Amino acid sequence: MTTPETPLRADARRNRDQILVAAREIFAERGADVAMEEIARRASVGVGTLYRRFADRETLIRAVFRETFQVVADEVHAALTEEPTGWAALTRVMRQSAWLHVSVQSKSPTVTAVVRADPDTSRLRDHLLDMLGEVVRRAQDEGTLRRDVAVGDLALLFMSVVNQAPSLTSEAARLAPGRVLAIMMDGLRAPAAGELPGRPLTRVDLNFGDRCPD
Amino acid sequence: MTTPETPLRADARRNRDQILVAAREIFAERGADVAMEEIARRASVGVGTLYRRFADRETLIRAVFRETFQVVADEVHAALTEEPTGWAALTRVMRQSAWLHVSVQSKSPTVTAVVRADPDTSRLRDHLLDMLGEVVRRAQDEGTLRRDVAVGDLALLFMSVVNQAPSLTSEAARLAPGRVLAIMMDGLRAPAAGELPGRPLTRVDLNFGDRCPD
Amino acid sequence: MTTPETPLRADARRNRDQILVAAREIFAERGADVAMEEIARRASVGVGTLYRRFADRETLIRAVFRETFQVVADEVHAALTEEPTGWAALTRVMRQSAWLHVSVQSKSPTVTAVVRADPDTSRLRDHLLDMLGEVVRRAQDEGTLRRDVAVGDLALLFMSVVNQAPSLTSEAARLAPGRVLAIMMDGLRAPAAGELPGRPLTRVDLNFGDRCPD
Amino acid sequence: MTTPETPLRADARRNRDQILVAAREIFAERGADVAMEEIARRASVGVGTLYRRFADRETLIRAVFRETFQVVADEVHAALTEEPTGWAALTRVMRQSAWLHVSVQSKSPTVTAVVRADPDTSRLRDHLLDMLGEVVRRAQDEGTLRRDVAVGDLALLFMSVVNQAPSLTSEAARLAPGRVLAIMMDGLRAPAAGELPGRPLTRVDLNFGDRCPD
DNA sequence: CATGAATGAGGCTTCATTCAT
DNA sequence: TATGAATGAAGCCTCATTCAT
Repeated sequence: MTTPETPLRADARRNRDQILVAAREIFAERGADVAMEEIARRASVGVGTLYRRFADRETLIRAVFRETFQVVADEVHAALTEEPTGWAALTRVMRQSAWLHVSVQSKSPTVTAVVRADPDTSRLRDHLLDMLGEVVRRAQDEGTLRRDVAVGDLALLFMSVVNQAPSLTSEAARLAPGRVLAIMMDGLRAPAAGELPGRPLTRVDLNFGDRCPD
Repeated sequence: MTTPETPLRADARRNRDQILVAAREIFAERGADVAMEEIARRASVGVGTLYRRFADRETLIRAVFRETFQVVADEVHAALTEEPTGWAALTRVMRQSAWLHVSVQSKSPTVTAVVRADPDTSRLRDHLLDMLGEVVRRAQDEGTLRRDVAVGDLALLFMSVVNQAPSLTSEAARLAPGRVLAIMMDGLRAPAAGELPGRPLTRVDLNFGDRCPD
Repeated sequence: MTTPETPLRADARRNRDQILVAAREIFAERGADVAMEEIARRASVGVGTLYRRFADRETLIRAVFRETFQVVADEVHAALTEEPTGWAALTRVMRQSAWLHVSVQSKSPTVTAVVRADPDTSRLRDHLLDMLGEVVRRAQDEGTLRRDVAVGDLALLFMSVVNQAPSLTSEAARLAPGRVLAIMMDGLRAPAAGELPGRPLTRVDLNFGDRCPD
Repeated sequence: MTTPETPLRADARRNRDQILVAAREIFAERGADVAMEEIARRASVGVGTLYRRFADRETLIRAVFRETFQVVADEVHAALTEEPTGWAALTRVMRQSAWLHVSVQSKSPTVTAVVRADPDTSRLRDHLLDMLGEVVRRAQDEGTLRRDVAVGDLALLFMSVVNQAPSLTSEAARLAPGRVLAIMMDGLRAPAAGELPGRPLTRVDLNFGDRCPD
């Protein structure tokens, strides 16, 4: 069910890709509750074709999110192996958050439920958190990241950057993520100015459910 | 239009309030596209009652947002007059962001459009930005806030704190905003560790439309 | 149920009358499907009062129609006894049709059903047809009314005059019924120019149901 | 707007036609306020199909009325060119009124407003009145139609014939229009028995609004 | 009694999904 | 296989009727 039975014909393949692109764009712009017909229109196919490729809305959402998580996971992996310092890796990872726009943007119960229920996405998410944990450890070991944060805190910040204000000018929309991110990174740098309230947040606090047994 | 012609009967008043509370809660939890009937159910009234008080979904959204903005504006005003330093005022203001949860949470085009089109809310929002600008000025004058940010940046951060992750455990949900906020405040403190990319973002960048002519 | 148990108090009586007047006006203008609240508003009472006087919409419709039929019946009776010739009586009767405006205007199934099912109105209607038949007989006996028509034909014409065009100017609205009526009367005069197609229509053709057994 | 962009698929075309037929029938029987679902049921389609073809009730009403007016206009045109005398043409025109049943039957404000606002229908109506005026002129010139009537009077009579009594037996329903019409025609014949009250009614009196500028 | 608030069933319209062409 | 038409369930809103003040 996860791996296609037969490789798609060339034109079918193209349709499938167009649909995924269209869906990601629209989900990002207007949330996951758009009419299926609009997605089809943007992908320049009929609804029928959309449904031939993706059994229903859930399946489509799942497909979009898997792709997205995969891209981010790849980038985080690259950051982990290529960057010389933990801090550099962390910065690079956080920058990836923009990619997750789509995933977090749509906080509708639909999306949350669908993504949570999908073992493929869950596995990827767990893997992402593992890698992020590794980055955090390295950065704290090398003394560049304040010690009173944990992987859960970073994940939260990561998700915060994602949420664009609804109505920025296009120039501001381009600048905003970088600035918000830079301010956050300054706030994360060791030595810290003050002590954070509460306690470091771990992956358990994110409450994504148990690790995927798969 | 803001002041009702006749004071509502006691029971009607109570219903109206319950509806607003229910609507705010549900909007915050699940966005502004919930079924009207659910709002009514949560407020323990029939749909008919809901519609007697609020002509349609738009009117209800407007009412919720006006109330919210008013509460925040009052608090910001208090911070401005009561806090001894600009930094203290800024901290207190940012803490208020939790209240705005509802307003930014719902990024649906519906909400954006409705709120933008409402002169009452627009006026309040402009006033809020005026006051926030005053806080920024004071904090920069006293040397506690880094100089490479402007009111637009602060507004963006303010809105970022608002977006809760979808699935935190209840303890984490309680701790998270305080921690994210503290990290951001550390990142905002002068002297800054590094230079921010781009340029300070102003109220113009927020693109809320022209100041309300009123 | 037909005769009120106790004579109404003066103010209650006034309310009841205002409601009937308002209902007749609105039924005439816009049909019998108007919102009950509008009728109440036009009568300057609350809906509650309306419902205290008339158990539901049906009851109100019945009351309006009874009154109307009574007025018409009285006038027809007067015509029958006061006018010197059958032709004069017929002309005077036809002129009354304007009063029935309300009854025929609303051809909604609601109205038809309600009026048909009401024995009081049925009795009045039967009585009306009896009297109209008498007028027809007299006019044909005196040789002023063409002989190839019967009471059913006259009833049909009577009802035709009633239907105002939807959008006349106010002057035209004033003139129209008189003119249409006059043309019809000219067409009814004996000796007739030609023979009418079909056969004279009787009260049976009107299909109002059997005579009310009451 | 009048001509569809693409010719409809065969089955779609059939559905569209069934819907128009069903709508016309039901409008004629019970007015234009029937539940859309009933129209769909009578046309043997789902509501969804109805709405795919006609965006809303207004659009459907417009479509029905355009068709009707077109049929009548064609017939009037035929009468004008084919009939040897003005009187014959007038008789034939008046007989067409049965077709307009639907248009005048529904005197609901909805219908009046919709039809008035539609430029297509307005244009047809103007054209109809032009042709009717021509018939009147010819008949008066040849001395068969009384001279104290004008096009407005004829339009009023035309509309009067249309309104069927609510409950005739089926035989009577078949005979009634012909008889009413014949009586009216006898009343219209020159030389007239008496003088009509008021003054001839013109198209201005019908108050349909200014001529369509198109 | 009069009032106007509350209720919920019912009609309108949209859209996810299925199916004929 | 691609298309777009058809279906009907579900959400919005109105209004007849009931009930608390």
